[in-house]
Amino acid sequence: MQNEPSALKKFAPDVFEYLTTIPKGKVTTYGQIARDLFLSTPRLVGKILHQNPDSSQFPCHRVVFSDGRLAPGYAFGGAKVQEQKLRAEGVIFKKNKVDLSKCLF
DNA sequence: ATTAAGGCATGAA
DNA sequence: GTTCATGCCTTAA
Repeated sequence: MQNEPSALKKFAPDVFEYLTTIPKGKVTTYGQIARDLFLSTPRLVGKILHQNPDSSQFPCHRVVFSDGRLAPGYAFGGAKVQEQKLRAEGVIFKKNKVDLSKCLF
C-alpha cells in the first residue's frame, strides 16, 4: 500500500527553502530550523541537509550547531572549508567556533 | 570568563 | 535494535 512519505522527505523542500531565506553573512542552527519547521528532532534537519543535491544551490554551510561548532560531516570539502566559506561571507568566527551572537539568523 | 573537546540523552527512520 | 551533519552538560586549558 502507499506508505506515507517520511517526514524527512516531506520537510526536505521546506528545509532547503529555509536555507535560501538566510541572508548572507548569517548562520542558523539545526535546532532553529527544526523548531521553525515543526520537526521533532534537529537530527532530521541534518539528514535532510545531507540530501542536498547541490551545495552551491543551498548554503548548507550556513547551518551549524547550536553551540556554534561546525558539523563533523560536512560532505562538501570538510568543516575547514566550511569555515572559510562562512568567513568569506562575512560570518564572524570566534577561534574555531561561529559567533552565533552576531551571525545567528 | 571563554574556548575546546568529549560524552550522555532524545527522537525518528 | 542500531544509527545519526544534534543538543546540552561536564571537564580541561
